[in-house]
Amino acid sequence: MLTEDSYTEWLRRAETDFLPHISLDCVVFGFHAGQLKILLLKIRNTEQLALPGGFVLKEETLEAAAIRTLRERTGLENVFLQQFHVFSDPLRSDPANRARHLEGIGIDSARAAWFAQRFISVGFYALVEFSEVDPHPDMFSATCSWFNLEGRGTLILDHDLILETALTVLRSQLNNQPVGYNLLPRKFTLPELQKLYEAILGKPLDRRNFQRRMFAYGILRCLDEKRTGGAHKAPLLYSFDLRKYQKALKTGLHGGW
Amino acid sequence: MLTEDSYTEWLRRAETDFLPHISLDCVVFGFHAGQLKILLLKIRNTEQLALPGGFVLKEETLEAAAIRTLRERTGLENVFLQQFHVFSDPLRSDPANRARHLEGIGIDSARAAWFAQRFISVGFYALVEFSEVDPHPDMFSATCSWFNLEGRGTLILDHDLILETALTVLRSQLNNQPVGYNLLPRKFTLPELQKLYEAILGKPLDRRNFQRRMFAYGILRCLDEKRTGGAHKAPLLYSFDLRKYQKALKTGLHGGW
DNA sequence: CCAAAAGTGTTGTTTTTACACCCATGA
DNA sequence: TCATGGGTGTAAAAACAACACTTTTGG
Repeated sequence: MLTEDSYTEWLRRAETDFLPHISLDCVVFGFHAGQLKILLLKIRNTEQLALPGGFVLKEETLEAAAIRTLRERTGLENVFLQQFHVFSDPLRSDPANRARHLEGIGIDSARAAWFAQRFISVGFYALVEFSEVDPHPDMFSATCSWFNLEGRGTLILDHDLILETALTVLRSQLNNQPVGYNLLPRKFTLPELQKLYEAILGKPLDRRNFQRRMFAYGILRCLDEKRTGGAHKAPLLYSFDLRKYQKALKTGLHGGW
Repeated sequence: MLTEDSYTEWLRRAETDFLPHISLDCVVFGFHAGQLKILLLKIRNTEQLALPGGFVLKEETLEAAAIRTLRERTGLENVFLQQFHVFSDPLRSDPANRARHLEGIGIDSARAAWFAQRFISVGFYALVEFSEVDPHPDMFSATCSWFNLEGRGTLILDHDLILETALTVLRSQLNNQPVGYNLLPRKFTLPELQKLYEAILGKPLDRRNFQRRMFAYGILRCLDEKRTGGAHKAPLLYSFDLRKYQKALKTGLHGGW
């Protein structure tokens, strides 16, 4: 629960525990109901949206810091994540905005030394399985929840830029990272996998060509099961053959989308 | 010229001018005589090799810091560079090694506070035209010079890792960055361009297929000139049509190598 | 039985690969 | 004139793009 004391305690510890000037922001991608989703925080006492972020302990790698941050935000222990860019514009949070944000969440300038710093932020993207996430807001947020990528509204600071950059990178790495494996549940249907690709690429794909290609990669294992319950023909369930997926990614899945 | 005073002065200013804990390292690629080259520093009073690196001023972007650093090391004003990874292992310079390095260059521990910090280093790769570089060592180095990528010897700290990572990234971005444009002089022959590609990829390419593909991209302008002086048939000179090159890169040059 | 989505093959086109001979130049 | 590297075309194979009908399911 949020109290004056917990702020003060956190701020006191921040200065002793964290490296100054360095932060990280996480673009957490999920996939649900045919839509790409991202996990966003709503800042207390404002309607402003922000990416989940954090700071780096004095003897911790950036990756460990990101994993720690995402464990707090999602409850997940093993998150797939990749750093993708460092955002270092000294004006990425300009002093005027910064003051507004701090006041909005009830931090007066006397206690705000930690947040008054310039931060160079390392952007990470994470791929998580939507249904396994248990969103928890951080100390400065009222809520932590999923938003559709489209129509999500505007984010604070340069977080829109960070998000756009993450999406561009995700697209470009579709053939080099186990994107499907990390965003889908263990069992999934081919149409679901295709919708995931379409959501990431932002364009429709041909069903038959898509399936042929996926089969050609040899990374799918067809299960002896169908997804019933839809009002239509029951699609077959598949899972990834992780061994072969990893192996195929070493050279990169061939072909453009 | 290096003096005790200049060390002391530099170290004093470092603490006031630079952000703590953040550094950058540059992998500067050049191309000459059919070989990929990298620019390395030889540390004073040792035979150890290091990547050119630097620190970030308090109101400067990382990119500006890298450009500033490379201006000092190469004399170039406009360097093509890209950040590619952040190296944040707390043990990337372990305290034992660190002490040795500092002693090697004549810094006693009392003055070494700046270098005794943990640094998180942002890796940049730069593509420069070999013949335009005028290498200048930094304060801690005896020499700054070109080395062949192969047989270069071992670098300090995690600089071998940084270099290998840069090379991997460079390979992966061959179709998305104006690599040829930045590594070759304005006029070049097709066999030179091909050797560049072969050097980056580390494998031979078919001459005819290479040329067909380059022409198909439509990024080359054939000049009305030949390179004479070789003991053989004089090859035609080309230059890049930068407009079309940039345009072609927007979607990425298609096809794998 | 109907609506909606799933499954499946073929064909034409483009891209990629493999490969060999003649030409120009300086020594 | 010879050795060396530069320039050029074709054919076979592979990858890709476009496209339509039948099947299954729940309502």
